[in-house]
Amino acid sequence: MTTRWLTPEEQRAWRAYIAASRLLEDAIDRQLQQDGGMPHLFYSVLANLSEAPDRQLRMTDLAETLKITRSRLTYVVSRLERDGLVRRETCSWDKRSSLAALTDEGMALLERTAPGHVETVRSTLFDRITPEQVGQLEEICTGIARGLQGEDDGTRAGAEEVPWRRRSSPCSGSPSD
Amino acid sequence: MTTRWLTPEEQRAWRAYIAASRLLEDAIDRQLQQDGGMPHLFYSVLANLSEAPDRQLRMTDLAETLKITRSRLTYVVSRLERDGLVRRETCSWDKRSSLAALTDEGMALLERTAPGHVETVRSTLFDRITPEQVGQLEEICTGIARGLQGEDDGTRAGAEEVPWRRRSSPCSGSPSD
DNA sequence: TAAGTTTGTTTCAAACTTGAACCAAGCGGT
DNA sequence: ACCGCTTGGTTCAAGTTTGAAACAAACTTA
Repeated sequence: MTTRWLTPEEQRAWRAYIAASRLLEDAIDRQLQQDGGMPHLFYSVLANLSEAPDRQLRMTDLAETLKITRSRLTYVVSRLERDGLVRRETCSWDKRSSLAALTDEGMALLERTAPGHVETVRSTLFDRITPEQVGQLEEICTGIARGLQGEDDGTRAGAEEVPWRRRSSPCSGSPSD
Repeated sequence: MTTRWLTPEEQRAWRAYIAASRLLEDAIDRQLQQDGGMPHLFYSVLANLSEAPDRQLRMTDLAETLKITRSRLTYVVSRLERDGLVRRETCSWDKRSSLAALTDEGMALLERTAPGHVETVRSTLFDRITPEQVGQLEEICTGIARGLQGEDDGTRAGAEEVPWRRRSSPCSGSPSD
């Protein structure tokens, strides 16, 4: 088939998206690196752990929700562990798995860092778009994500998982990745 | 001020955005790496050069439009140069600058790679959203980008630049970053 | 015109990411 | 129990990114 090139509108949207995502990640990373001494992804790991039951998650599950490779997560967790923010624990019911658990120190850093991070997300993103656009953004993104995740397996079995009871976020206003 | 945490809607939008952008970049990168042997950013450099007057641009200008650091661009261009896809040229009217110029080989690779890339952008993004959402996405992203670029200087002088005449894209249906 | 400053780019080391290869523990037959 | 397959994680080397420092060519101004 003769390539269906992007229309001018699509082209503009695509380029605007690339630019925005690059600038946004840079801004978030810069702030987090400055005030928390860590890149965005590291913060996300802490944030996700803080909301998990017992503040711990299996490596694979964490990688899955963060949309990153297990290999990448291994690195990040090792790094966080080295700094005492996370602890690895063995999984009792599946000897293959290992759990990443948020330490008190990690939780403390997260709580100390969250306000500045959220403020940045606000000033760079939400202050710039209307409430209506917030909804549009969510719809667009969930649509894209739905189409992309697990496209390798097709049988999207719908998260069944372990029936863990969800706790309320320990960070009154959750740290938001 | 007591942190204004994200509302549930904002939270959902933010997380959906993070997920989507991560998945999208991964998909794009994977395809480009497979079929073109290079990551997305490298492709973008070639694409941008292909549309520039004489298929060449100053490093700084290129970095600016790509929203990346000069240092990062230096690396990318060195890499592309090593593979004969780009050539560095000295700038006649400003001895400090150096120009990155697309070689014929680079242009050929771009033309060979563009269809697959565009197809991927289409199937991962545009096939998943409505025409209306394309417009919404563009508006949202340009808004974010506008707020973010050059926030360091405040005096956004509005691109004055050299009055170069723009050529029409050499790739009939442009390669779209 | 000689400082002193700004602008354009590169360099370098440290940090991060990728993907393929590897190991170990579960699982499903036989 | 044994074999082969899948799943959960890590390792390792090669590739990429970051940020600070170094240079060099303009520009400014006394």
